[in-house]
Amino acid sequence: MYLEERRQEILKLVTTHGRVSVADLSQQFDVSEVTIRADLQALADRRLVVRTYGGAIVSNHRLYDLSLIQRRQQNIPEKRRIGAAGAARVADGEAIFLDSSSTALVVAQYLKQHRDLTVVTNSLVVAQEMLGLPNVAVVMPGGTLHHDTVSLIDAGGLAALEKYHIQKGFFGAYGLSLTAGLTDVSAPEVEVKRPLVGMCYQVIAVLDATKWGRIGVASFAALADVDTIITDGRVPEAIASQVRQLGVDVVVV
Amino acid sequence: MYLEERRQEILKLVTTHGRVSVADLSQQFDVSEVTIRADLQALADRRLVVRTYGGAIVSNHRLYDLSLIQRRQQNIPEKRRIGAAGAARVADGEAIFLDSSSTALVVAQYLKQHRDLTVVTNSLVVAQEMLGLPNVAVVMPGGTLHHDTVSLIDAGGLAALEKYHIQKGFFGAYGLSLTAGLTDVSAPEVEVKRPLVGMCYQVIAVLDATKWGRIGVASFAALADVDTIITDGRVPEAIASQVRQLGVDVVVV
DNA sequence: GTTTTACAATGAAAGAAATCGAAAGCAAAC
DNA sequence: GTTTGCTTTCGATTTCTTTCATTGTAAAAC
Repeated sequence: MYLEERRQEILKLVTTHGRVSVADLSQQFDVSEVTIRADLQALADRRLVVRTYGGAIVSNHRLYDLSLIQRRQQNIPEKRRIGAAGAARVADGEAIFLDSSSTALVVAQYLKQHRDLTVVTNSLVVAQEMLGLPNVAVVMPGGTLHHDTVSLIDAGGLAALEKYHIQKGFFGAYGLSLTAGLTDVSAPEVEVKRPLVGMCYQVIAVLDATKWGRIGVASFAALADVDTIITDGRVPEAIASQVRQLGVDVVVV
Repeated sequence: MYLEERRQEILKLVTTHGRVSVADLSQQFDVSEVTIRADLQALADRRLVVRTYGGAIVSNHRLYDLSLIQRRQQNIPEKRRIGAAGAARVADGEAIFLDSSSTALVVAQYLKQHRDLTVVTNSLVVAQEMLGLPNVAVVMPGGTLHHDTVSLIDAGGLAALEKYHIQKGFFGAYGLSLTAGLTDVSAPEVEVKRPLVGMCYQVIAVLDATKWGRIGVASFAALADVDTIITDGRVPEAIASQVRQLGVDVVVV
């Protein structure tokens, strides 16, 4: 019996039986426990099973993934202040856009008190965050799921959003610079953001101070397109005033 | 029982029962209270429960996907068999559609070993389930988020799916009857499913035996449109053969 | 409002089982 | 004959769990 065959068999046992033990498998396949452990490790690396101490169980559980996605965005205090300030600028009844950045997600988390909102987003995490709220309509463009950002890209469906009057759009970014404007590291993500910048009456960039001066791989908005930048106090006043001279409202929280 | 299993069980108890006590859990799982405290601490660290003096209560953080998790637990053995049988009919490289039913979600869970799939779905839960899999492309139509089913409806974005050749579509339903065909209880959900039935080369209905003979508020497919029905053994043979005479392949697992 | 009192939580230590790392064995392929 | 990939052996280490003594806590009794 070849290694791959054995691993397929083990996988089948785990999914049918729900759980397996290293000792049992070792006996059953007549190999050492060390070998079984390597097999389970390999299967666990591919997320096909969940390794436990002494065996493995089926990897049905979304609990881990879910908490991971949310934990990925460390709610550092700066981000929370930026998010709160962003949400404070949203009025009841408005339609807004939130992108798939972690900062926009924080804005979403501060929208719980609002009423009759329409939230346009390409982020599955934002959409899920709005799930509990009864008076919030969530609109998503169609597209292909981008695994890294858990968002829809490549969207032919953007045209369907034309009918909405989106008052404010909240955009995170990888970097902000005088010459390149707002930039991101994911090219397809930019393809979604760029047209949306044009569709929002007000473009609000939400980014912490570490993003200033950085340039990503592709631009999705020039600073002239940006109405407001919400950022935290660690941004150098010199650069901030330069940006202000371009007509951008720089809000420091 | 492994540590991870015990913690998953505890989490399930907390979410279903609302509250748990260290003493009860200690008895129930036959481990010391110190161990239970460590479990609750671990779950609380992940924000999955809220620790209290003497026990733990549900975390409102996770309230929204509770309904889904619970719906998924019903009919588990039957649904698992149906899901496995459905997934077995999918070949590597195919494009398939999965709707927002809990049975289609089970199909999704059994697709982990497939390669190079394209999964079209309007269900956020299905999309999220496919997140970990590197060689699966997930395509979603645009639309408005329906809170009950956690899916996108009202989709003007369906036209964008025309370019895909969807080999097989897996549809759950509220009911199946000779006269009304496949029916659902949510009218807007039906608006999405009906055109998709036309877009799939093969229509596969996945429903457990309790659905037979029931009629929902709106039809999305006549039995003539259905190629295959995967169901479980509790369906009366008399009705099954009637359906078979309409040219539908009724698979009992 | 203070004091009991019963229970809960914590820390340290210890034992059993499982895991890991490194070196070595063993077979098939070149 | 050497290389390559898989497997095993064998200490050393880690993980999980329990026990027990100590500290902390909530609420009833005064």
